[in-house]
Amino acid sequence: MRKKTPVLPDDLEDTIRSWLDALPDNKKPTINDVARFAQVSKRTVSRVINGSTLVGEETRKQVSEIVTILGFEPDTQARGLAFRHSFLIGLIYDNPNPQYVVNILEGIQEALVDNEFELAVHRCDRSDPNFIEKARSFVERQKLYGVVLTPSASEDDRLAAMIRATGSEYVRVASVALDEPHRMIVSNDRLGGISAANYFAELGHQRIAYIAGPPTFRSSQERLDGFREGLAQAGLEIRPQHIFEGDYSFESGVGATERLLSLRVRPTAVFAANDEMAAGVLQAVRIRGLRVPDDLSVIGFDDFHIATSVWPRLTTIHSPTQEIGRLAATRLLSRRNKGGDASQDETEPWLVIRESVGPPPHEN
Amino acid sequence: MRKKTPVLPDDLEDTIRSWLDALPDNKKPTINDVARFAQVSKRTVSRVINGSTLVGEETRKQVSEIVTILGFEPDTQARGLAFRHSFLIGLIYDNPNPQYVVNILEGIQEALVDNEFELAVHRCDRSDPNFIEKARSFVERQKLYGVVLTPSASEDDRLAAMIRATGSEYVRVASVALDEPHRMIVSNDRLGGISAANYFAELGHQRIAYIAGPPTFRSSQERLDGFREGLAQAGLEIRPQHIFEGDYSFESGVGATERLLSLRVRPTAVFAANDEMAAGVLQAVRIRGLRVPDDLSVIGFDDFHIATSVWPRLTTIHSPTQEIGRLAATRLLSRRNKGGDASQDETEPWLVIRESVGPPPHEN
DNA sequence: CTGAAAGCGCTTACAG
DNA sequence: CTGAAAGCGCTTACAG
Repeated sequence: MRKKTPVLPDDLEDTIRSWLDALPDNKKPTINDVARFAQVSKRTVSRVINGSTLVGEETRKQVSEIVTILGFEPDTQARGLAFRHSFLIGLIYDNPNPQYVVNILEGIQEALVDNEFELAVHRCDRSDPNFIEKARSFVERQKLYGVVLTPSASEDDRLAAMIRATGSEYVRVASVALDEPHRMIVSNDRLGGISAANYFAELGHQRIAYIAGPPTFRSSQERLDGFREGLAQAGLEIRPQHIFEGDYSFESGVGATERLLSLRVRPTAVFAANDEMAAGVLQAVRIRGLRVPDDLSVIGFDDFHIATSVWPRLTTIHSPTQEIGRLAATRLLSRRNKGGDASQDETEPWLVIRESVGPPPHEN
Repeated sequence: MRKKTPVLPDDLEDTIRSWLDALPDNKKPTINDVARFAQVSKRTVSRVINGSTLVGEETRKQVSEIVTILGFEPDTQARGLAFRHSFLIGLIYDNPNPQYVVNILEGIQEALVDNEFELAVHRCDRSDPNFIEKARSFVERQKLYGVVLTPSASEDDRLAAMIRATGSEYVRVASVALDEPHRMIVSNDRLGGISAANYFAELGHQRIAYIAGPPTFRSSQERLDGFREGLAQAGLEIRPQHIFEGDYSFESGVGATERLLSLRVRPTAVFAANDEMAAGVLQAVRIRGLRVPDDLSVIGFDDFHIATSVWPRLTTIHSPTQEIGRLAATRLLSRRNKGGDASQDETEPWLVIRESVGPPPHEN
């Protein structure tokens, strides 16, 4: 057992503490104070702050102890100025679904715990002719270390190009690879479409409809493609007149379903590209005096809160949104240490069975 | 008509442009470049950037023109270092409702358009023993210019005290005044409770129930107090056994309603402290084989998206959440120019009549 | 109305 | 393994 030698003489600690007490409220200890008390140069203090390996073990201990006593926290602004970037991760979003946004927000914050980074947010509007300029101003003025882009903003190549030009890192969240692998978190929505198709097919459905999201969201197309692929595996296909246009809103789900129910030969099952629209399906069916799943089976996508607060509860495809946010931020930050590895993160959605799907009704 | 004298000689502009072209991609013009081309000191350039009045009209024009040609944008980090605060407004939140959070987010961003500020967010958890420390780290490391607090975090006096100690500005959003007037945006939820009571009373309801939110949210108490006050105006009162505990979640609305419906003498109307729980009421009533509003009338609170995506659509109290966010950020920023005026911003919720309320059923 | 100089609190080639 | 000095890009008492 080695004897632990006290790193600091007691009276030094006392000196520091009384110096601290005398410090005005609006002042905080700086790197210079640490250097002075530790009797090293600020260069060395900087080294231990930044975890440089080129510091003697004894020196590091000494400095660390002073840092602790002083409660020293390096000034983020000053570091940012010297490093030429801030300690901020940005989120640029335009998804109108609050739960999506909040899930992403929380996933990112999860990844930011215990490091010096914080999260700044910027909502953009792709229909605004100046949205790129506004986003650029967000990224550039705050000198963001990195930014995560979510759909549909993430699908805009000009946006991505603009960020690259600023020199900030970025990661795009999307349902398909749109960029270099290390810049992508892809949510394999196609797989979700396949699962939905398989489930309908297993139960014996033949006439099956799809309610699409807005064409500006790539996810809607991916979900449809997967759905078709799954149906094909069972020798089924979806007829053109059974594809309805929606825009991911509840109301558009209602509207599409009204058209669907007016068909002479009605589909027995419908896959809605998100839960909001699936909830709209439920409502439209009820208004028509019909029932889910007896008259029409429905599968949604997302598995957000709404899926369990409607009746019957939605069978749906669960997508791990918060996890996606966490992965995106983690990847951004990981580029600090290792140089960007080439792998691409991918998440897979899965089927959650609840009460909105049953076997097709008997033909009369 | 005065002849407009060109402020800059043509060849100067050419010189600047070719200098710009020669600038490496990772470099941007600084205040020094502006000063050099404008042939003034950087002190003067700083003055025009910050809108000081102590600058000659001609000088200002000259400098502004150079700024435009160069596309000069002052470095936020550097200004922050000199000003001792960043150009960031922080949001500290813990409200679990995504729509609430997103509405506040967007209200704040509305207020931040066309100024140099951006929004940073921090979710906190009051049940975490270190939540104050974590929030302090957020505020202090980023040297936030100001922070807005939303319920229930806003109701925590220790949190507010901590922020005051850091020297950052803050504004609290709450349903009642908890701090100096200039630090409050109060949403007068009590008024909403009164409106709900009046509406029930008008239609002739007598046995009326309340489903409360969590006791940690002051709003739940305010809504109940207002509700009681409104009932009293009509000579009515709410019986103790007709007050049900909820926690603002859909599930708790279901649970409370199950208890409510099991009563031998059932209330004919219920005021749920938010829309989520009101949607839960709807579901529980339906499961029981009863109907809204025929068997039970229900009023919610918030008027979030869910209010119109359930059936029947909810009669509810609309609270202008986004506006509240905008007011909070505007107030924070307004303290830059004028010294804090003493007034207190207050918003008033209002009744939105839809289909979930009817006259009480006839007694048998 | 305008400016030279110091300061905000860090990091970094370079030298040793 | 360690340091003196310059630099990041701004603002600000003070003087004139």
